[in-house]
Amino acid sequence: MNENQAFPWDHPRFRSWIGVARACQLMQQAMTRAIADLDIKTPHLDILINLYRFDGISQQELARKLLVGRSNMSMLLPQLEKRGLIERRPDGKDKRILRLSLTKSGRDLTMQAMAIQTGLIERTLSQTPEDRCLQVAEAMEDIIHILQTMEPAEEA
Amino acid sequence: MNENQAFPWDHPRFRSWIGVARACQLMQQAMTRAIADLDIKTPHLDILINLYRFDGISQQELARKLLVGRSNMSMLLPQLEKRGLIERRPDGKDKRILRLSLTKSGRDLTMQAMAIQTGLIERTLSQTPEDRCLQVAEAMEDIIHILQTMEPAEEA
DNA sequence: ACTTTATTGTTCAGCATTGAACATTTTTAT
DNA sequence: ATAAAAATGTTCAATGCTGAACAATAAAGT
Repeated sequence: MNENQAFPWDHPRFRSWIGVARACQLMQQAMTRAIADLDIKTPHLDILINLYRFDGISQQELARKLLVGRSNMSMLLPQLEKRGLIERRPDGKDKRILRLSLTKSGRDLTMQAMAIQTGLIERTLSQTPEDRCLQVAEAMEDIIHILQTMEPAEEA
Repeated sequence: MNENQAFPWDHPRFRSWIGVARACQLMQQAMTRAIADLDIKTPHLDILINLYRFDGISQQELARKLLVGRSNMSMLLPQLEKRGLIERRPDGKDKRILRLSLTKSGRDLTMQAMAIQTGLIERTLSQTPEDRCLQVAEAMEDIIHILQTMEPAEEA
């Protein structure tokens, strides 16, 4: 509190980050509504898109990409499997690993969902010129890098 | 899919937004670890900060600021009240409303938490120059505005 | 005045997420 | 070869968040 700013919200970086967090929260809520017709929520969408992109990925790798715990995948994937959207097949060499892939209907659903998702992002960022988007992306890259390297130790 | 890009992840705005979402997720996790010593989590922190800033706010107003449902506040606030961090007093004129305020120990805890939070944000955004932060903030303002005006109707 | 509508907060069932403990299998150390 | 350590997926209790239904109060319409 003996910083150059009296309160956090007077701090420029703090204010910037609050904006990022709010935008994320609102986007997530809008996305949830946008894909509700397909009877999936954003966690499922994230899974489906990553399976679309990385066919044969393991649950562990998927969890890492999504920045969630393994147990989360153990809860969600069986649901998608029961709905016939994905398949889980044991790896040939390593008997611990389950390899994931989309079924035909899973791929179909994923493409519909991606179209909706892309459309929403497109509409939402339409006011933001492409070079500004690129600047934002660069800033986020830096932030992501710092956060990932500081993960285990949180204090100086 | 008959857009200019074949896949969403080849789309510049899409990629930008993925970066924003990842950064947010990582920041939230880092923040959760950073304030774990104070025995609160990010939802509590958000509440405390808003009570610090807007003393006497109602539960409804608080929920609106945090972009969450009223029921969420009805679950979390009694916890903080039991811990002696906040007080809920009925409004004098409108008997429906509960007005919220921090107790002394609530204010103390909030100041500690804010110091940690500001420090983490400071460290994380240290690589990002202030003018770049400002550009990000502007972009987020636009995005927030669009998302808030599109809230009720999600389709064209 | 009286009825209808809206607002505020609560409760509840449902689901996502986590972290810890566990079993199985693989890898590494000795 | 054998033991120790690590990796993968599962289960479970705890918690956050939501939306719907509800009670109490206030505001608006008649």
